Amino acid sequence: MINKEEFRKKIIITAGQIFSRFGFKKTTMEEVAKALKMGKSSIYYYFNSKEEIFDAVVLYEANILRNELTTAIKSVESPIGKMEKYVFVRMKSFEKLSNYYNAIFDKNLDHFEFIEKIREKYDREEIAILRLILYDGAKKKIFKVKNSEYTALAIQTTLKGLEVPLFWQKREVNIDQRLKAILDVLFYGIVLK
Amino acid sequence: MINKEEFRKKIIITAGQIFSRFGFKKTTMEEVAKALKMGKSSIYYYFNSKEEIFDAVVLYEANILRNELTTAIKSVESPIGKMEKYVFVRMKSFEKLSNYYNAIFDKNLDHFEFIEKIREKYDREEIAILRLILYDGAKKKIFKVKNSEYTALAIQTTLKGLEVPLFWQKREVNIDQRLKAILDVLFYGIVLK
DNA sequence: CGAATAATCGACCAAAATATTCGAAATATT
DNA sequence: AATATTTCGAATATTTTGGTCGATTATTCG
Repeated sequence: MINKEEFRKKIIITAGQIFSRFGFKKTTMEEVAKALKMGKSSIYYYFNSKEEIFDAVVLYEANILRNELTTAIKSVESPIGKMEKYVFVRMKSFEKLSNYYNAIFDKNLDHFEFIEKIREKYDREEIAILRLILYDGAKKKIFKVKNSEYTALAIQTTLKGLEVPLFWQKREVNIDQRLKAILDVLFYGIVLK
Repeated sequence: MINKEEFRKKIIITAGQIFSRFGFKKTTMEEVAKALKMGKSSIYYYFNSKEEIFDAVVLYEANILRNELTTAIKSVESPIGKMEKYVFVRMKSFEKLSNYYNAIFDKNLDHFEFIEKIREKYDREEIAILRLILYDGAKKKIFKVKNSEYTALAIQTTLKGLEVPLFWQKREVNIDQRLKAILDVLFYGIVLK
């Protein structure tokens, strides 16, 4: 391998794949090591603990999500399209992210600790993006928004609230469809005329 | 609940869902119990061990597979169609079955012990079905088969051999496509004219 | 070369997780 | 109300697993 930092990244990616499949608790260092074709103890040369790897993975994935989001909203022109894309990509990615924590059956605690971990860093960013979409939409007379800041915050709160019932409840239900329905409601209340 | 046997079935189904997601080792009795909304120790009133549940699940799923297979080949007329359907359904189901064992990263042992467990019971049956398809195809002058018994055995051996590279290796590759390709080769060598 | 440095590893351990047992408490059945 | 069935929490026995450590092997560099 080239250098230490490069190899850390490799660990992050490999561990990320396993985390996303089995969650934090069910993923063992042994597995990660085997997937990397190296001894378990060698990993500790790059990271101090399992949790440290997990944190790095979350950070890494969150950055990817950020990119996906920004390119997603650039890919469409209309404010409605932008908002739709944004919500979809966000929710889809969050679904994946949420998998990292195997709280699916363990409906007691921790969920929020985990969510907050990702969120802390990106809450402000998310509001900024939403605000931009809203502001742009209002300027183009497509949205009716009095105060883009507050509306952005409101939408973000809604999206946050949606995460729990959307991913931590019945997983069989078609999420796409449900999101679409929710978006319809949102627009019906937001779109001009 | 109605009776003991009924409840055993409920346990089998619920446990099966969790096994299929996380494999034998990663599935805990605690999880199964929680999913059943009952105390962990209560499960031992119905089954003597985790492994006993697993065995029951495998048996149960194998029976479902058997049904799927027989109805699948009934749903088409042509021998080629039958054979195609059969191979697809078989491989698809096996993919699911294979998930029960989380040997995906643990590439050392046990795989075959597990596979054999299902197989023992259904090897003969599989050959019988394949033989019927082949025999019928030969009679209709679609297949060229000298000895349906041996050809059936050969195909079965091939399918067995396929399982390992198909599911225990790169999981990203499109299995449908690969199967299709393999079937093409099979037919090209088997179909008359 | 050879010594310093970086990286890997297997054996080991303590702590945590987990399967299983057991007796007692509920609950249903007679 | 006596008996049989079912559930459960706490306790136990066993396994798993995150993490450590010293030794060993590769790599760098003078």
